[in-house]
Amino acid sequence: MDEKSAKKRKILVTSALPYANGSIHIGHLVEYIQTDIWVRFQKLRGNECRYMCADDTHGTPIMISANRQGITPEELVGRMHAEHSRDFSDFLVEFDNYYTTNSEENRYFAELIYNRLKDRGHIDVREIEQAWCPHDKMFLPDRMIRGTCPRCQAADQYGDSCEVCSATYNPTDLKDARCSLCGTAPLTKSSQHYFFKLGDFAGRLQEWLAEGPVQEEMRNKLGEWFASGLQDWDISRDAPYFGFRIPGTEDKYFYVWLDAPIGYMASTRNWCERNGRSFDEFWLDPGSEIVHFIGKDIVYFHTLFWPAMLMGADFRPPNRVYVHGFLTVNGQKMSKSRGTFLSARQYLQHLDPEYLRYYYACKLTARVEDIDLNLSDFVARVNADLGNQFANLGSRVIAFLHKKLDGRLGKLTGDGLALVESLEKAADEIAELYEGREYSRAMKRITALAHDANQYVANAAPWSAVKDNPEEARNILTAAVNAFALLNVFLTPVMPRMSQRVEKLLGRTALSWDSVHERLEDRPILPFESVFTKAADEAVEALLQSGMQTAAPAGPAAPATPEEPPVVVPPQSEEIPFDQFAKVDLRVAKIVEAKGVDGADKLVELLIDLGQLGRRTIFAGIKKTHKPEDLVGRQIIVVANLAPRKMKFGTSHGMLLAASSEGTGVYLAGLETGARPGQRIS
RNA sequence: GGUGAGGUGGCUCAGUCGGUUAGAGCGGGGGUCUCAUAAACCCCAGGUCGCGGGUUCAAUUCCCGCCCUCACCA
Repeated sequence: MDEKSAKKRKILVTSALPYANGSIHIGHLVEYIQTDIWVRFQKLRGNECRYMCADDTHGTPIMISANRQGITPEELVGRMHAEHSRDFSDFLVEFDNYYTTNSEENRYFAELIYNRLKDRGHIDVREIEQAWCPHDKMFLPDRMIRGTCPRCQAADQYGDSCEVCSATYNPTDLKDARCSLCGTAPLTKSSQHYFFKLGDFAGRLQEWLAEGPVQEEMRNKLGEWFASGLQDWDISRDAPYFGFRIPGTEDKYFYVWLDAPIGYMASTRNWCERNGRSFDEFWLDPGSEIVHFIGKDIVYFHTLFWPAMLMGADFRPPNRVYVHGFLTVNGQKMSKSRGTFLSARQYLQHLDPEYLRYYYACKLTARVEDIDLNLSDFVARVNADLGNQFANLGSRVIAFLHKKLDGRLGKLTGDGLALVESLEKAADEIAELYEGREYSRAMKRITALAHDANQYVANAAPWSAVKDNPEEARNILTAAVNAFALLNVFLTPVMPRMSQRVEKLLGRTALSWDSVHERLEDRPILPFESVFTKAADEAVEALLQSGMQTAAPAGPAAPATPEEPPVVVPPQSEEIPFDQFAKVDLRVAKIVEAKGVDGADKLVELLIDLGQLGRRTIFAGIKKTHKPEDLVGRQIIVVANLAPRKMKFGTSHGMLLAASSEGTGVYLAGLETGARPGQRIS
């Protein structure tokens, strides 16, 4: 029946290597779950598919983070490796190998590739000037320099771009730049750097891209880059640096992004050695496929640098680079203050990993689109589809079969046979959807089929038939059980654990996609046991609560979170006598009305109640962080005796108190409950 | 700022290569049934398809402008 699929494909699959400086969070999981589903699907189909990944372990942030914790970088990456491995495995992400870039295999390939590129003249050496911190005795990456934006004068911006006006510039352009570690003003120092001449590969890259390794949407993006010309890539960093020393140098190291993707090869090599397999059959043999799954933030590296490096070093470029979007939670970027910046571990403490696998599957398409995790939709969707439609189908028919008909299946006939045939027929279509990463459509199709099965049971009404024709009832239930079994095969890549439970009930073990051709007739099946427990709203609530707690200042031992650079705060202001402070009349106020000011990005107009002082209007620059409707009813602290200030949109009679600094949110100052509007604060 | 993607009923999303009453799931309302994880099945709910122009016999679907959201800018 499936002549053409008789030939097994050999596929090497990777997900991007997570950086060993932070925990896996639910945003990361989009990629690993997307990839894992695809890999499981390929394996189910009988293809040889190997899923390789590793921790990305090098670079300045790792070095600094280890320093701060008083341990060596090796210790740090060792710990993270253990943590990441556990997180992935608990989410049922099943790598064939989860390795590390801080390995001899990786050093070997990094040097091999570099040497080949160098021998062929693709490496250039030039002097460049860079910021250097005399206190920390090191060159500072752009992100570790802060200062005033040369374009808009915003204070405390990164060395490469301004978050206020989005200008991009060189760190040397920053005004009053300083080291974000120690605050010292950096010097400019020159140093030799090694460059990969990406432009040498422009032609070959274009040819490669013409073969269609990336999604349609990425085409324009790449076209843009080609149009503006491919620039040399700085692949070296000066000591001190945690990474691999560049062969032939004393104090130059490979930039972390050079050896990170090489980690795909290192992981493969390590796996091959442990399993008696040949590395070349995956990385050289044109009969095999190399497929990378990545996020849209690292497209440049994977569609230009990486294939060019491979081409230049006699390896073949990847066959496919599948790009996905980012995760939002409740429609917004994950946020610590909203409690939606959730780690994999936090999630696992409250909810089943398969819920998230299913929900992501419901949202994922082949396109480069952000997907939204809407927590209330999440519970509804998971419970309705998996619990009410699928698991309950098994429960109702198998329980019935045991209660009235000795748990024995009969034959497929009539409408029941037609139902089963329609599911069998859908198998190819669903397989294509998985293959094409259209999981969302696949899930929709599967749910529709589950509905068909339930509808069939309702119409056939075995509970009526059983009264005067038990064999007819048995046949009806047989069709329903077969439908249940088929649906279970379809769901296996997404729900591997649940799927196993179902297979056990059905008395099957070695599941494959071809199981869709197995019909279950004239045989006993085991009594029903629950295969799926519904998600509880309370668990989601508790998860969000735990997210909120993470947002609050953690204990003293907590290391700074890597994604969030330390907040830079201004130094303490000059001392003032008490009477000067006493002049500031701080009051409790209650927000009565709040509306965004049209025409202003940041302003919200507030009508506040100051008790006996009456009501007045103030403007506050908090629109970006606070929805007006969420503000109404809140108690805030305002400076009541501030001179009124005329603004374009009206006059502000006071000012509210809030904490903020560049790059963070805005946090309104509040009071313990019980305070009354108008009360003075001193 | 540049580029790209998106803005469809309460929520999450389909869809329209321009054309009779714009769809699904969840939620909501009503009904049926009783095998089942208070499940299932049936029916209903009427959303200016972001805003303003334009092209056209006809636009939510094409073009232009604007607004908003998100991402990327090595």
